Amino acid sequence: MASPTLSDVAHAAGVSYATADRVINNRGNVAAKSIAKVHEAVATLGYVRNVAAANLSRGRIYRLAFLIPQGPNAFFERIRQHINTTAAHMQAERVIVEVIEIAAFAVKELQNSISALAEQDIDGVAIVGLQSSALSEPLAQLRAKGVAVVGLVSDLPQDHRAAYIGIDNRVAGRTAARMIGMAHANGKGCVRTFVGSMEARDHAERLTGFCEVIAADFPQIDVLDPIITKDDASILGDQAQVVLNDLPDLTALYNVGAGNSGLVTTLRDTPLKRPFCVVHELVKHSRQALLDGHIDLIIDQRPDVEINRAFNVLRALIDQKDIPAMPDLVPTIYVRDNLPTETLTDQMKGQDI
Amino acid sequence: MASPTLSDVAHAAGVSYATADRVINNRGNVAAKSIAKVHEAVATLGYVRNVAAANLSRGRIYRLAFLIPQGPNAFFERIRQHINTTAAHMQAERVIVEVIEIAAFAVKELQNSISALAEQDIDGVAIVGLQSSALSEPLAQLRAKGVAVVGLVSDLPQDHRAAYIGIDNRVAGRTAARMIGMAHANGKGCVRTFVGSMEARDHAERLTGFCEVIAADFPQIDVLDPIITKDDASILGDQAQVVLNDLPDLTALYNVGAGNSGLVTTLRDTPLKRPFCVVHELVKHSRQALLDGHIDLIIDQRPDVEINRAFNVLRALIDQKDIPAMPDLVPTIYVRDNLPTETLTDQMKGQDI
DNA sequence: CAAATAATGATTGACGTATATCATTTTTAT
DNA sequence: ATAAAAATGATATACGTCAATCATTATTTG
Repeated sequence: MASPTLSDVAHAAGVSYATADRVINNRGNVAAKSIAKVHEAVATLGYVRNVAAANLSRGRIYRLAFLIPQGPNAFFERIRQHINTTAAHMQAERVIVEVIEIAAFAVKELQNSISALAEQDIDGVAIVGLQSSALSEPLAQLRAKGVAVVGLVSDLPQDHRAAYIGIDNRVAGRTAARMIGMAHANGKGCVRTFVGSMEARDHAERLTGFCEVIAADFPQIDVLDPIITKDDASILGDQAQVVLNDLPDLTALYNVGAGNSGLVTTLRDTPLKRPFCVVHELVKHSRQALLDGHIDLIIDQRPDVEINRAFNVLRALIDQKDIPAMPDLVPTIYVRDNLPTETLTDQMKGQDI
Repeated sequence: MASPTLSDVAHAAGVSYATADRVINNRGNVAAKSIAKVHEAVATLGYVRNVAAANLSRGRIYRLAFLIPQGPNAFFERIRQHINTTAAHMQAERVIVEVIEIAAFAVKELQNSISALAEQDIDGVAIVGLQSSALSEPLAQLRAKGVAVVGLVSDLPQDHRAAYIGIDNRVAGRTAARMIGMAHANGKGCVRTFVGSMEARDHAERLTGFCEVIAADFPQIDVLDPIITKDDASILGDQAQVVLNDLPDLTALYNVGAGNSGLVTTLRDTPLKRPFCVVHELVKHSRQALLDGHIDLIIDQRPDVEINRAFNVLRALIDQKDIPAMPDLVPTIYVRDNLPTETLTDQMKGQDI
């Protein structure tokens, strides 16, 4: 009934514990037929390494770091909060987390932070990345030291990270287009889009996906050229005001980037019938705007799922084992009816420690 | 640098290891001031119990069971698959899973299975439940033996389970209504709904939510009385055929229950313009229908997320500790653009064992 | 065949906690 | 003050793996 131990395996294979151990942990210096015997015993007994014992024995500590843009961005605030909540629960499993904040979009600083990490004793890093080749060298250094590196939310140069954890932004844009198209019910339409910057890869990708779907499946809808907002709420608010005044035929509005609070302010003060509005990322004010009926849809990347996944992937990479089954990462559509509860999952407490 | 051990705590508190242990594990027979001293030391040192060592020491095995309806239901097929995948990865953490299949909606059999579980040595059970009070007694017995019980997908009598893991079906229905409403773009409309059975609580709740939102926010849309399908694909297919023939003004169609394959077959053979179609649960044929453009939306309850959550909650209940942060459970809207990949998350393999 | 090399066996001490036993000290009640 | 009860200390073993050491046996090489 009880799970077989490595001693059981050794015994069943007719070898010593030491040899079984050499096989299981790839220590080398084992004859091929011994390896075969041990593997066979593993298979027949259904041996699975007891990770509790293994972790205890090797005194494993997972030292993780997250490199996140700093500043008052509500979305990264949410990310940070999820990291901290998860980290608190992971402490019992010897996971130590450090959150390092970086000036947003600052290649140079990101580069320095990555280099600095290489000096520290770190096992894994999740980085909200940039596509700059200037990052290649520090990343290569880091990985040379055996550090697991993953891109988070925004990808790193592909050769220099083990995985990307984030949504496919082209898919996100396509999804937005599909919803806006549906909301037109085959009627004519005209959409204004706003982007933070065309240099930001995620924004560009969303816009690409958006235009693809509109062009292919909703040709009766015009897509106007995007307005650049630098993700600045006040710029967005002002521009939205201009758009609402100047374009009476406007039927939809899609903000590809951030700065939604400005948009919402403008929409709230718009007495006349407003266009169909889609924005990204569920945060406090976008949530409220949805509930108040100032916008119609939020496309969210589920940072909670992403963080969850980041932890799991980093641990799997560090342990060099399979990545466990996890929820897929897909742009999620929120309407006012299917919003998650505002508070985190903290019902039902037991005793601590 | 290294995490403090219980010995460290004892030392810092000025008590023996034995006393610190008595405090930490609530063994009683400890003076109040000793308790205080230990707690203080725990706080100042930041002591966190090493779960690897603890689990190893007590030889903990988590024996879990899942009670799932049997039969060729594609949705539960998916659930079963997720359970097995997750179970495989949990083996290393001494989690043993048994999946028990029950005739669908058979109260008597479910009752017997629950009673049978009480005889086995089981630590936790997730049950796809029914609202029958006939289950109360066997469930009470089970819980009296210290077994953690949660409802999965469909809830159990509320007093007899520690948690419910599944979506709020009223929310799901409201979401469907919101989407259908949007797709009408303020135009008039007429919706036909199909339900498996009005006795099935999840179906009834979805319908309730659906009607609420249509009545409140889309009064220009008529909701026709639901057609009962018994979740039977052929009945659904036939009824859909009748509806499409007889109701030329039909603008939308919402299947609250299962049996979508029949619906899709009918829709596929419908040459004329079809109504806007919303169904539940992402499975192989609903996915294909969405891609082929026979339906417009799928509302999914993310069984992968649910199973994930079920495992975590059961373990937390068994260990009597806090429930870790987990993605929220919310009805997810799929259009053809934001579908997850068909295969499970099994990229990037490392070495096993 | 001897010498060098490779493979194996036997054994041991961590790792941190759970749990138990037994002796000793402190507190409370009479 | 003494007995009884409560609290504490000291200590030991087990859990399964990792990692290391040292001795011994097989196999290969010249």
